[in-house]
Amino acid sequence: MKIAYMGSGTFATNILDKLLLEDNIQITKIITQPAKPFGRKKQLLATELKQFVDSNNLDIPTFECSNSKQILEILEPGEVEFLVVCDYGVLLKQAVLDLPSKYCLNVHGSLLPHLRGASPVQMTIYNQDQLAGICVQEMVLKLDAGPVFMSDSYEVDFTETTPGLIQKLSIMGANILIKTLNQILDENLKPVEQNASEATFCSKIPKEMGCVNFLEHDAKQIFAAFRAFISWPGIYFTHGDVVYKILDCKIVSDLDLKPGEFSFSKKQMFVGCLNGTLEILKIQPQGKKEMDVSSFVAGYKSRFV
RNA sequence: CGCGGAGUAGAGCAGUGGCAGCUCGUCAGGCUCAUAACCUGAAGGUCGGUGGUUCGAAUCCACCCUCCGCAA
Repeated sequence: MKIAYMGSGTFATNILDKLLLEDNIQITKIITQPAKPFGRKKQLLATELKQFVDSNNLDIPTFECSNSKQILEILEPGEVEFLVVCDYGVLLKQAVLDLPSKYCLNVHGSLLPHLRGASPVQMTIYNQDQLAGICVQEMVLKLDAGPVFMSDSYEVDFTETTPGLIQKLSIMGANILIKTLNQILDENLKPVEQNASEATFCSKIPKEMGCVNFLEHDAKQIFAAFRAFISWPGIYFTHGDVVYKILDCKIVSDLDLKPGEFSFSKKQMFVGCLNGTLEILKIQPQGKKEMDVSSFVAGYKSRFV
């Protein structure tokens, strides 16, 4: 079968990697987002999917498109049976959804209709959900509202991080995607409509969501935010007009502190939260390099007592 | 010309013109059943670089190098 593949990030890259191993699947074209300026020097950085294509010397035409119009110039109607979209980040117009002769499919990192939107995996962890999941849905104009062909779920524990969960879900997603594709062709598999009344939503994660306040949040919530936002945006707090990123932390149970109270030993740093206590293990003050907490205690302790 | 912080002992930080400091680490010794605890002592510096101002510069000026936060 002929497939055109659209995507950008880790999720899309992992799934593509698995699709390439299937003998009966022929990926004829890859579409990804244009390289965007990144970092302090605004260097252009290609998407992870594009880097994957280049570093593996894949012999598949790869295009960079930022909108539906550009996609329509690349793909002819009926040219492929499926258009598979993972982690692309742009709403597609109906004309694009109509391009494949069979279906336009999307692999989404939650159990739809829960967590429709841009950040399902992060929010699964942030919300401390017990069950993570993955769906293959038919794409419709309304975001992540299409009928579902197949899904799979995974029980998360309270130490799971976003990169770890993406890794697991993308492998599961690739498996059900391949099953879905084959069953549509062999058995004319039909999708099941979502129950729209149960839908929940998640948006792109703004930087401010990583701001933690020890007076207002539980240690569990902060630890969940840390695990959810570990690659972006990260979590941070302010103290005395200085921003501190928390780069590693854990919950401790044998120490009771008032909310917002800091406690230090020679090599350890603890902070009381609304409920519970957090130990900070790695930290980065604004304008400084990241440092382990024993270095931090040596130089910064005096600002916290 | 996007905005901003920073470079001082192995690490992290003070130090705004007059003898180079603090905490931690390291080493030696002591205390202790014992210790990441405590006590005593020691080693360890071209204050990022170059030039300038000055009787005198870590400190003021100019340029350069490097690291980082924000923004995108």
